[in-house]
Amino acid sequence: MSQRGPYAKGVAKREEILGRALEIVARQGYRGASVQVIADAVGLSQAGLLHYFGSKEELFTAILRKRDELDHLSRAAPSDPRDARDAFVQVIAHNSEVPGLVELFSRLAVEAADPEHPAHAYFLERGEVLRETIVATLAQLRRPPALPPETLARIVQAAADGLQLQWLLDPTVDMAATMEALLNALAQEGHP
Amino acid sequence: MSQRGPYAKGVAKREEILGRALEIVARQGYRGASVQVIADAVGLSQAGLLHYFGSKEELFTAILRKRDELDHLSRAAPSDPRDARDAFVQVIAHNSEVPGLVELFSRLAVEAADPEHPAHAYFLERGEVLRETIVATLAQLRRPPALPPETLARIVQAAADGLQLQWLLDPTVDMAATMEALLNALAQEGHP
DNA sequence: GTCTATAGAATGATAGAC
DNA sequence: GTCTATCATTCTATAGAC
Repeated sequence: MSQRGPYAKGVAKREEILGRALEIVARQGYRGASVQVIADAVGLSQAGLLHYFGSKEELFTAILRKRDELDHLSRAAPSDPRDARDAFVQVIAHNSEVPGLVELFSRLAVEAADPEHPAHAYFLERGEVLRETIVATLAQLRRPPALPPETLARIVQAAADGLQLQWLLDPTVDMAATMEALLNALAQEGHP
Repeated sequence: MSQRGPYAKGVAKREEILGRALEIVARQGYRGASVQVIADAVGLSQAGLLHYFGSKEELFTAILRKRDELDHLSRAAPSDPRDARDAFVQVIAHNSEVPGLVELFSRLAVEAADPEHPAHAYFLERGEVLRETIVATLAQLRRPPALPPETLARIVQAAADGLQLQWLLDPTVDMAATMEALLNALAQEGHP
């Protein structure tokens, strides 16, 4: 399980730090999440923490990548369309438990508009993978689509991101239920 | 046209400032839009500008309100559903011309999650009005809805906000065309 | 690898003169 | 109402010792 070669220990420690940082951000929120705060939480000095990540922006980008990994978002989606839908909805439902991560994600999504931002590539890649998964899932439904699959995928992604903004503003919004309703409607599309 | 009573001049000047600030933010972007930068652009000192708005957060909230006003978003939507749809799509199309405002909107949407933030009420109200308009428009279609109108309205709003994030990240994304496709699909819902 | 200390900068807000 | 000047924070990044 342990990695070989140079940096093996460094990599392991880095992962350990990320795991803890993830929990902190999830609970305490990104609000004013300075490098100092994260450093305290993981038991390092500010400089000690930056030693592993180089900059604040890279640190928070790494946190988002780690989150995707833990959410199994890097795995292939289930082959059955209903299972894929359920998995997607469950990830969204779980997001309700980690407001700080939703806030971090949404905030970086805006800041990463700058091509120079370390998270720029992350968001581009993540969006592409997500939409490809959605397109593949829709293809398995073999239903006459009212819209091009790529367009539908973009809309589903947009709905997921937009629901997060609504939920951050008003936590009574049920992101998962709303998304499930949308996906069910899409699956029945053209079959009233 | 001119207002009477106390503050009349102050209000007018405030509006004038907002109009210019709006143009600046629209073009130059919100990136690093400090109070100082806006102040320079409108021909005031930093302190002079804050005299009218009290704080940075209130200034930027006022800019968003002014934008809605200029976009006629405070007006009632056209009674014909197709006209309402077209008006909505046109606002979105226009947004492509003002990236800085889209960035400002998206950024404040996250920060306003905090109930103490001056823009919190703005986003709550704006969302409610928008969704009510969508619900009212959908009702005029008199079609059997696959989803509760409130849910659909939430999804349309979410899609609009989410598409902005995608577009900020990748300006080749066509927000207006995607939204139009969604709205057309909704209008045909249950009528393949 | 980790810490202490500090540089260095940016910015929002306020006091007070005019 | 507007400006100048200044305060007061906050935070990232780096240098250098251990």
